[in-house]
Amino acid sequence: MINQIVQMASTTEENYLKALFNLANERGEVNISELANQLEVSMPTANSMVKTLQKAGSCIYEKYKPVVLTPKGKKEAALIVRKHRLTEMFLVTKMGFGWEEVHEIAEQVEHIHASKFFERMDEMMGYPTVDPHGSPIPDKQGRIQDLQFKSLSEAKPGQEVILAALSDSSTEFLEYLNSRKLTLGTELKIISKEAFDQSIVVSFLDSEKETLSQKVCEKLLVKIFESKDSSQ
Amino acid sequence: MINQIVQMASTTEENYLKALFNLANERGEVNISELANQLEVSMPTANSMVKTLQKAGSCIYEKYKPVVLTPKGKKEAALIVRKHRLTEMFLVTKMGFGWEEVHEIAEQVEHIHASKFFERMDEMMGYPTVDPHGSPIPDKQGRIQDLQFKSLSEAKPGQEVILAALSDSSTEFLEYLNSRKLTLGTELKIISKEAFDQSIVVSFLDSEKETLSQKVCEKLLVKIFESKDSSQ
DNA sequence: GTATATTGTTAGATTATTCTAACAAATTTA
DNA sequence: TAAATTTGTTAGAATAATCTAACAATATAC
Ligand SMILES: [Mn+2]
Ligand SMILES: [Mn+2]
Ligand SMILES: [Mn+2]
Ligand SMILES: [Mn+2]
Repeated sequence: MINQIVQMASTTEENYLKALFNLANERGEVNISELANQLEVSMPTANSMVKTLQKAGSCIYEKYKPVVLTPKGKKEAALIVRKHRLTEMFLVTKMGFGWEEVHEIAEQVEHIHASKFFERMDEMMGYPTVDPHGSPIPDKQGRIQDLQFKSLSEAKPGQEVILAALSDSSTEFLEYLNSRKLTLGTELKIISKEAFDQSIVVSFLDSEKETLSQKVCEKLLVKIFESKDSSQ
Repeated sequence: MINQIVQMASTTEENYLKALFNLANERGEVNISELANQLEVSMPTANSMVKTLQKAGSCIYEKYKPVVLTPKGKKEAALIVRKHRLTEMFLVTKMGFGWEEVHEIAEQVEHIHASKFFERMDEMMGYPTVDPHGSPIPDKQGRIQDLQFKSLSEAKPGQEVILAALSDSSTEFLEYLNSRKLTLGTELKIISKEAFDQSIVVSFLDSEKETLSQKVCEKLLVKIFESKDSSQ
């Protein structure tokens, strides 16, 4: 057969591919229950879709084994993530949305099939490399760079860091950060760390001073750019 | 039953609603074969979807009779058209697309459920009332104004007109207009009209002179803004 | 190491959207 | 008006995406 047309992935399939991609990056192996949980479908539904994706050559799956994306599936997923993150960045930088408002919209816009639309966004923004939450934007070939930030919970008193990304971009967490005026790029100086509960006192924006719980610190990814005292 | 949730129209249903709305505006009555033809589906498919839309309260349908949108269906359709036309205008005025490139993208973007996204577009553009092809943009209540332009084929020699809208926005026609540098807002002076084939010679942009076939003239909607000689 | 809990699978059903085939109604042509 | 054409309907089937119920395999806890 010469004229076999390769069917485009449906919106549903695209969401599964993206979920597999994101879960694999966050947790390593992806099993059916995690996938079902992430997409809020039943396990039989996830099971059945994984078989469909395997038939399409996007993943490998053996009964009772974790699901693994093929290079093809990984690229498909990365290109959807690219559209998602370009959209989020466009909404924030060109349309005035807050970083807590853009995920839901991008969840829909990422399924638009119009490469010129996203190329134009990219061009208008000057080819950004990260989204509004600090996550890297895959390139047109689906390659994604590993930014290797440290969690703020690993920082030591005396160190100065820059808030570079988040490991949680939920609306609730973003709204918490808004209420503290914590934005990406903020310089934080670690004043002290409480041994009992691992909470950290930081100063930032010249005068402000805040106590951040361990829960929060874990979700803040930072670049450690200067160390005045790393003895403790 | 107090807690009956009213299901949102699917993308498919939205496309049917829009087709019914557009066909009704262009041709008056809408029958199943026109609808099927417009959406490139079989007649049984269109027939079945019309029954579905009736169950949802969006249209009225009796066997062998034309399909009629209810006020509810008309509003639903108009709000999708609003999203479509706002998107087209945004793509042209804010993202640098040509008027011949935007329809296909808008056909997808119109199905995004995020009112703030479209409100923001609207605001950024200063609340435009027409799309890049001169078609009116329905307001937030789904009301649409009737602009009542005349076709250029009705204009008489000596008259001066402004190109205000198109009754055909196909890529092919738009590319034809591009090749002639005919854009909305262009002032045209009707030099003469050939009785044999109804073609019209116009002058515009100071020096240019063009012969436009009847076929083209019919698709050009104009505002007649001055009449130096309407005797013929 | 058995019992319990969790995870995964299969089977079978449902809803949405589409098709083709066959037939019926309505309209147009002759 | 009768024949031919077009338009519309019904029936029946297919595919995609989902579910619940029942059972099976794997992992965890005691
Ligand atoms: Mn996101
Ligand atoms: Mn999505
Ligand atoms: Mn359009
Ligand atoms: Mn559409």
